[in-house]
Amino acid sequence: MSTVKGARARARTEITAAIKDEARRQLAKEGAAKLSLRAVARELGMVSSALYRYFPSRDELLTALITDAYDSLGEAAESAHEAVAGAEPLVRWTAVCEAVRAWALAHPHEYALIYGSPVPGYSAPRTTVPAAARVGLVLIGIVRDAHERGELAVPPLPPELLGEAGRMTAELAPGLPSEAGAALVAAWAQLFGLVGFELFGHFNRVVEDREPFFRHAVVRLAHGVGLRPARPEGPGALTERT
Amino acid sequence: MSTVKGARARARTEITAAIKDEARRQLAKEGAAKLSLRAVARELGMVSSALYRYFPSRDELLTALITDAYDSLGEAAESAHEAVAGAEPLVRWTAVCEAVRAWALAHPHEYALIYGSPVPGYSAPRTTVPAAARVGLVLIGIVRDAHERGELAVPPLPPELLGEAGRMTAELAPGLPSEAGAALVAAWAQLFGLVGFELFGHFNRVVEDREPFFRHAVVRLAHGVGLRPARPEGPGALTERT
DNA sequence: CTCGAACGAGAGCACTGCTCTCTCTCGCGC
DNA sequence: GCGCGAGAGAGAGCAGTGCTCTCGTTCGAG
Repeated sequence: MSTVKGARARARTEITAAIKDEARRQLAKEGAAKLSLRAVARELGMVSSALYRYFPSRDELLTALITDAYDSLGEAAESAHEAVAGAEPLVRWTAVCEAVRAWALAHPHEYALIYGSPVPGYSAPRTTVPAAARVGLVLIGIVRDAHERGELAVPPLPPELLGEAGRMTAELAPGLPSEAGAALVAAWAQLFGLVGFELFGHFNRVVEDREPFFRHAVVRLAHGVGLRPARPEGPGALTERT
Repeated sequence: MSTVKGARARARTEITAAIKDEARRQLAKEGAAKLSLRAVARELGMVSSALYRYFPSRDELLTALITDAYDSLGEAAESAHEAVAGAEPLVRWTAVCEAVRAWALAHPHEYALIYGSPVPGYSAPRTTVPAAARVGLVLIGIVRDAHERGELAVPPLPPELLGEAGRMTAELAPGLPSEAGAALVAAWAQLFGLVGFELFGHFNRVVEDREPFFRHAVVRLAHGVGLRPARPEGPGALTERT
């Protein structure tokens, strides 16, 4: 139903897309702080006021870019996951995590937009939620699959966390052992801590050889949510007991 | 030598401090994006150009605030550590981590300034390094102490990470087992991942009861660097085998 | 005591987001 | 087939920004 529409509506969506494209280009080049509506309009050969027919404010444009960025990252994670669909859970977990890192390194300013400091007044609107959830859903899917194979061994939780963990699991990952929700959310936040620290320069002069460092950290995160290698594959590589 | 100085120099440092104070006030109220040199000057009863006698640019002012924020956070961590100086390493570890979280929740915009997206062109100047290192040094100290007590059990590393881990340990925490450096850096990044996610709203509608969640996650981080409870103190609270 | 350095004021430049008004044109409903 | 209104773009303008430059004044080190 959205394919057939008047020429006017078609032009509108086309121009909207062109504006977002140019904005994304500026975002990638200079960062969110220097994204200027006037510059976008200038580049598109229109006057700045005309742009307000498409986006009611600069923040609104940024919000659109945020949603797109979440989707782009989510898609990267999902396709990385599909590329190793047959492998054991631990391998898929690291593949997805490395896809997240790779996307972040390739799109630093977009990553900063979604996982850095919140730009506008506060907290992005509800529309971004589904896009933002995609990476998390992939990780949950991996853990669920491991659970169904009977390979999941989630570490125990202290008693004061059991209630909250059960609630989180019921809401995010129903069917999994009740400790899994809390473990997953923690791993999720820690994953982005690792990526963010590398991207924002906190690893400068600290971590040099980042690829193996990240890879190992991510395996440890997997252990934290209960994923274990089905059988050791490398001599010692994935066999730490913790 | 810095105590006795001319009235002019005294006035200069006083005014510099007043500018930073007012800037910090605006930063806390509106965030870094809306920090305006003109508004600071206005509030101080001076004209904007006069402010350039003290800070050559807005970015320079922000850099000063960044250093101060690192110092403030570092001091919070250090004094939290001193407050539990006698306790066993695991307790001290969680105390410091919780101090970091508390500071972040109390100073969200300053936290965003130092651990959110880098604001200016890129990567803060060298002057911020010592201030930025303070939290890390406290954590390293705790681990070192555990090591000297013979209570440290750092999990093994995959072979391809041994070289880099040794280098990191030698540079950051000489004397510790060579795996410790990598484990510490990973825990450090993950700690700030947890704090940042909570602060930037990624836990909204996901984690409700955040205090015990954070506490447990931080205990897990401690396990990751090799800290174990000397003897179980609560019934099961800190006794997960990981 | 003097002269230069430090200081503050003010005007001004180029830029920003955003609003308002004006005109024109396109295409939908009749 | 046509008229008219909604949608689109242009332009001027407002309030604000960072930053520069010039110009008196004033303070204090030599």
